[in-house]
Amino acid sequence: MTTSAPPGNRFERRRAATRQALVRAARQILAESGDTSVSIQAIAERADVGFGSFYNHFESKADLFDAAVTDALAEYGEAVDGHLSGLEDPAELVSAGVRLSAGMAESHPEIMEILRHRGLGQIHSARGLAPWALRDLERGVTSGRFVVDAPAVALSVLGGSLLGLLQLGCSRPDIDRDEAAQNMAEMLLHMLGVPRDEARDIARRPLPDIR
Amino acid sequence: MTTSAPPGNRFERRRAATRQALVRAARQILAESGDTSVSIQAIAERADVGFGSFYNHFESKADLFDAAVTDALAEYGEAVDGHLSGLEDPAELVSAGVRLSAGMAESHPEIMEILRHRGLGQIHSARGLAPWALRDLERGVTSGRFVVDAPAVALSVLGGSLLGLLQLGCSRPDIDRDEAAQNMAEMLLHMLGVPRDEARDIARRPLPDIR
DNA sequence: ATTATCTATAGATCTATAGATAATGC
DNA sequence: ATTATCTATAGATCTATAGATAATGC
Repeated sequence: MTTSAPPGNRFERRRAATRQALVRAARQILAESGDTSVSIQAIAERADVGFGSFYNHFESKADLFDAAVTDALAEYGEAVDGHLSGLEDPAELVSAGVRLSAGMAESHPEIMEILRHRGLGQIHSARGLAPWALRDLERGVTSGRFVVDAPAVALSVLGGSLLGLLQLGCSRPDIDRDEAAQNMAEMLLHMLGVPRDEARDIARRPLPDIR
Repeated sequence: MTTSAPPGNRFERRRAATRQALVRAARQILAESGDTSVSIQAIAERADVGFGSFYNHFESKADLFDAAVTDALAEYGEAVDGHLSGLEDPAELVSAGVRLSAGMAESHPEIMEILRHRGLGQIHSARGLAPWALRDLERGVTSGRFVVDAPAVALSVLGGSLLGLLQLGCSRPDIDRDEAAQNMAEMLLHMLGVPRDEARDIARRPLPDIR
């Protein structure tokens, strides 16, 4: 998320730091309550930034919160991407993608709470993971691994299911999230055309280690 | 939604009408923008109700919008329920439930926009359709129609997928919604253990006529 | 007599901006 | 000299309530 030495001169770095402080505050708020009716004043205070500075970077609250969602989504993409980079089989990619994302509810709660609140609108967005997921789905189809008529519909199922799983972990704190994620991965793989036994096997394989 | 002669004396009916006007205004706002930062004053104006009356019925904006979501959800439940009442086979119930809901995006846009914005939090709620859906899933399992390890996880997939489909219709207005819904129903039935050919057949059956 | 609605308003809060201050580039 | 941040504030808006008005029950 933060590279150690951002580019630009000291001016640009200070400016970027102020902007980032605002985005980080917005992310916290999105994750904690999802309530964006908080005042700009309160946001600036939380960011420890002068009130007027807000308008140096954003035109409105909605503008800031959009940037915060984009920021969290990018971080999510990088994290998932880093973990999945070794995998080739589309079935393994889908399974690991679902299970890693579920695991991130614990390791990266802020990001996943933001996705739970705002993720639905990103499922089919050209930013975010949609293009990658679509590409993997289509690769699975051409290789014969998957049987899917409409990749966009399958993407709706995968993305929506993941949000449903995040919500399940939130509504029912008692259930075992890893187990639920394995279950879901198995169901989704079977849906995509992987034989049930193989789907179960893949969904229970050890994950690539978490960074 | 509105029975022609609500109970109670004229006082209670007038009171109920005022409350309903506020709820209807809140529903419109939720459906149009989903932005709940609108002022109470603006809500009262839209409801054509005196500003102070708001506080006779609700303690806060959040309180009103919660009531509006509950109201829309109940109406959704009634509509779906009415259409599915003739069906017995759990597989047909799942398929028709998905396809009818997708169709309601056109016939009942306000309700479905509200669900798109607020539905995720209702997937596992004891209000709403969750109990019914869970019961149908479990009936399908005991009758051997479905193969499902964790009904709550399956419910997450069904509910999340439906929201993903609503979102798809919204992000890609060009695609054929009915066809997408048939596709999704087929995929979900297969996931639940229905053989693919049969799943396709069921997902393409004519729906019970829309009221 | 009772109850709900409506109007008016006080006080609080919020937004957007103007002007002063501080930091950096050249 | 330039640029961003910070402080202060004017004006707008919003919330919650108090008191007046209208409708109904008995």
